[in-house]
Amino acid sequence: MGRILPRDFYNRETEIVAQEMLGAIIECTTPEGTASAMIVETEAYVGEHDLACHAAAGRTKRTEPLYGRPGNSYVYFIYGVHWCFNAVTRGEGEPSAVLVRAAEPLSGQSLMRRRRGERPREIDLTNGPGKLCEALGIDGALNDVSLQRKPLVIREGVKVSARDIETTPRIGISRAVDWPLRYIIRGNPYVSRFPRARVIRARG
DNA sequence: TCGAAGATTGTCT
DNA sequence: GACAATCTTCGAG
Repeated sequence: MGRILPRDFYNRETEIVAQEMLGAIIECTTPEGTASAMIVETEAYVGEHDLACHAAAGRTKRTEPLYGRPGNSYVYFIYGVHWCFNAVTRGEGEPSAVLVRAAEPLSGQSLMRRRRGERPREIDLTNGPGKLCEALGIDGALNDVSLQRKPLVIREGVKVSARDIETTPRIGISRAVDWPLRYIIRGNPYVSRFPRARVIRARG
């Protein structure tokens, strides 16, 4: 088991944290059991000047965790349907976070599959922010909690070298769409969408 | 295989 | 009252 990433890890530039979170292991424990997955896709949201960041709306009840301690969670509800999980980075006047968009299941796959409704193949369990939260059992109860202790921790995992990190524009937003703040592990099949909207053709 | 649209609720104007 | 850092289903080609 890798060591739990300390608060200092998160108290740095958000872009750096987002890249170094690739290969790390997110692990969530509930009464049903524990599920874990390796992070393969992240996005950086970098403060009030980033119009796609929730903090662009200013400090409100909802965005309060972004202004809090680096190394805490920020979990929000979207489209009346889904939860999305973020790790807060350098708070204190620079309300920023890293959105975890996709991961590769490592343990607890049967639990994930049960939560996701039996339907999905393994690759569809966690390849999107909403799916990831549903599979791991993350919801609003885990908003603004420490990522240094159970039930929700992020551990050191695989080291990903810089040339294996691909950078692309962020996804699913309508403002600051061109900012290259999305990071994925090159070639990993568990990412949510492939770069430049180019989808791998099945027939070859 | 791909594009379009609906679901559904918390939050802010 | 509008809209959102998404996912799934449906229908056309």
